[in-house]
Amino acid sequence: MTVTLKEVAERAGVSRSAVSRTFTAGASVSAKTRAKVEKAAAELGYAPSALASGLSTGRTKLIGLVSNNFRNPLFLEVFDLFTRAIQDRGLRPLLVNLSDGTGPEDPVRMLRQYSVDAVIVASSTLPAEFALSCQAAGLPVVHAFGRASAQPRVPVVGIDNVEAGRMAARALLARGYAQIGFLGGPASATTTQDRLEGLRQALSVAPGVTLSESFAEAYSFEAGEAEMRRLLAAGPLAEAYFCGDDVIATGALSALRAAGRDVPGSVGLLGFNDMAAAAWGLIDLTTIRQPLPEIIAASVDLAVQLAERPEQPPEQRILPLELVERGSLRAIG
Amino acid sequence: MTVTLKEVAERAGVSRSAVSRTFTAGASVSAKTRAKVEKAAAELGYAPSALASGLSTGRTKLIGLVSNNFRNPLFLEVFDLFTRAIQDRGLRPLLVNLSDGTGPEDPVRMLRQYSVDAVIVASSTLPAEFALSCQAAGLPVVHAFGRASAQPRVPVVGIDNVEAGRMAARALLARGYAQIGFLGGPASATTTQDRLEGLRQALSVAPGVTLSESFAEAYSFEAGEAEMRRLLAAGPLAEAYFCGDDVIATGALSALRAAGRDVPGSVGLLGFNDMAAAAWGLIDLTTIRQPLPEIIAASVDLAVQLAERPEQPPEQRILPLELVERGSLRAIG
DNA sequence: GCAAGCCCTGCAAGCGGTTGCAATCCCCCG
DNA sequence: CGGGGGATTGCAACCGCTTGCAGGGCTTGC
Repeated sequence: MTVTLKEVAERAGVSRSAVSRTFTAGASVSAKTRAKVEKAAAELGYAPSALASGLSTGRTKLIGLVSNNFRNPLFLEVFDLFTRAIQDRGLRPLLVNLSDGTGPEDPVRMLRQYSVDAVIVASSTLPAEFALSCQAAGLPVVHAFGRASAQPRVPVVGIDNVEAGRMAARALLARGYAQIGFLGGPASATTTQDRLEGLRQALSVAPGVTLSESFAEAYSFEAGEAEMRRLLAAGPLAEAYFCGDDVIATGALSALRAAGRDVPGSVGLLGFNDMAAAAWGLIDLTTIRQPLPEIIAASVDLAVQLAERPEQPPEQRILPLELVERGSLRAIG
Repeated sequence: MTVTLKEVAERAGVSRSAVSRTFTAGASVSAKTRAKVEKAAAELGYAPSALASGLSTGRTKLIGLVSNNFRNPLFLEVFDLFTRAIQDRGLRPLLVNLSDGTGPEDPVRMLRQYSVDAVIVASSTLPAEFALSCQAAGLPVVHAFGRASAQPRVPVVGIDNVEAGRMAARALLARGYAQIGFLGGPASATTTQDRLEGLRQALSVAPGVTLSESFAEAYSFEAGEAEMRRLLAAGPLAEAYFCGDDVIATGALSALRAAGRDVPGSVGLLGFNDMAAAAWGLIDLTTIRQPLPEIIAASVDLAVQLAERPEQPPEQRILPLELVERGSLRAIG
C-alpha cells in the first residue's frame, strides 16, 4: 500500500537521491528532473515518510503539546488556537494529557521517544518542574501560561499575574467599590498567590478600602459556587469580588442568583480569562482578558525558534491584559 | 544527547539485538542478559526511538485524532476522554484540527506520512467522506459520533439520532406539552435531519400535538440565541422546544430570559449532549445525554482492533441515550 | 556419557529517507 | 573549438531499531 522513494525513482528513471531532493526545499534539482519526479510521485500517490525523514534529519516536525487543563472551558479555545497555529507552520501537535496528575517522567520519556522538535507546556497550574524536566532531557520547551519570574529558567510566555491583581484593583476602585473580596482559586496555585499579591498591593494604598480573602478549592464552577455559598452563609458579603477565573465567577454568580442576590445590583463580580461563555447573555461577566491568540502565537514562534537554535537563554514574553466590560460590575464613576 | 541501542549494547557487553529484544515484549532473552541490559539502559537513560522502531515494524503507536469541533464545549470533554483513553492504551494522539473546513487531502496525506496506526474522526458534522478518504488511503479509521446507517461503509461509533428525536418526543409528551417546537442546528446537518425525523415520527402519532420547526445557523450559543429571538419576534412560541444541542439551548434560554420569559414556567427547553455547563445552576438544562465515556472507549477499542486486523467489515456501535432531568422542562404528569 | 532439542545470541539485511562526496553535465567565455 | 566552473546527479554510508536465520550453549532423556 505504501509507496516509497525507490518506486518513484524507478518510475521517474532517476536515482533515489533525486527524488529525495525534489521533496526537500532548497535542494539542487534541475527543472527537468523535478518535473519527471513530480509526475511519477503524483501518479503513484507518493507521500514521503515523516518517520524515515525524521530519523535521518533528526527533526520530526512534531510539537509536544502538554496540558493538564482539560476541564477548563478556556482550554478548548486554547487547544483550538494551538493546534491551528502549529498546523499552520507545517508542524503537528502530539498531545499529552496530564489531567490525572502523574509525574513528568513518563510523558517526558515518550516525548523523547518520538523526538518531538519542541515541547509546549500549556498550563498555569503545572509547576515549572515539568518544563525543567523536558529541558533536562534535552527537549526544547516553552511554558505557555507559565509564571513570570525575574530569573526564568525556562522560556515563558504568559501574563503578569501580579499586574492582573493590580488591574483588578484599579477596575474595582474606579467603580467605587470599597469593600472588596478576593474569591481566588486554590491558595496553593501560584496564579492565585500572584493575583492576590497584586490586589493587595494596589488596595493597600487606597484609603478606606477593605479586602477580604477566600479561596475556591479548584478552578471550577462547583468550587466557585460552593465557596460563594459559604460566604453567603458566613455573613455580610463584600461589595464586589475579584474571582479566580471566569468559571469560578460563574459558579459564584450561580450561588448569588440562587440566593436572590442581584449581580451587579447587590454584588459585583469580576472574572478572569474571558472564556467564550463569559460573553453569554446569561452570564455576561466583566472580566480581564488574557490575550490568547498572542500568547499562543508567541509560544509557537518561540518553540520553533528553540527547535532551530536550542542554546538560547530562556526568553520571557509577558503580554498585556485587557479589561472586558460587561454586565457584572456596576458602571464606572 | 540521544543515547542509542548501540551504546547500551556496548555498555552491557551484548549485541544490539539483545538490547532490542529486552525492550520488545515477548522476545526471547535470558534473565541474565535482560538484567545487564536493563542496568546499562537505566544508567544511560536510554529510551528506544519510536521513530526508528515505527519505521521497521510499521507500527507507530500513533493515533490520528481528527475533529472540526474545536468550538463546542462538549468537545473539551471529548478531547479529555479521548486523549486519556488513547494514552492509557500506550498510544499517542496526533491531533488534527479541521475547524477551518479544509478538504481531506492534506490531513490524510499527513496522517499517512506519520503512518499512524489508526485514525479516529471525532465529529458529527464532518461528512462520511472524510473517513472514507482515510480508508481509501489505507488508514484504519473509525468515525466517532458518526451517522448510523444500514450499510455502514466505515466503522461508526455513536448514537441513533432518529431515536434521539423520538426520545425527545416521548419526554415532551410525558410532560404534557402539546405545542412542540424544534429548534435544530443547521438544516444541512444530518444530525439535525435525523433528530427532526425521529421527533416527527413520534409526534405524528400523538393526537392533537403540533410541531413547529426552525433551525439555528450553527451549533453555537449565538445562533441559538438569534434564532430564539427571531421566534420571539415572529409570534407565539411553542410550549417547549427540543434544541439542537445544549449550546443552542443555552442561547435560546438566554434570549428567553432577556425577553422576560421564564423557563420552564413559560417555555420549556430540552437540550442535547449534556455538556458540563448544562449542569450549572444558571443554566440547569434538562437534556439528553450522549454516553461520552462509552462512545470514546468503544471508538478507541475499535481503532486498536482495526490497527491489528485492518480487513474487517465495518462495524457499527450504537450506544443508548439517557434523559437527564434538570430544570428546563416542567415536571412530569 | 552422548545425542536431541530448545533457548539464546549475534549477524546482517532491511525499514524509507538524507546527504557528503566525487563524477558528470552543460553552458559560457575567450 | 577548448577549457573552466557552477549546477546536477548518483553512490553509498548512515539515522536507530527489528527480525529471519543460523550457530552455539545448555538442558534433558536414556
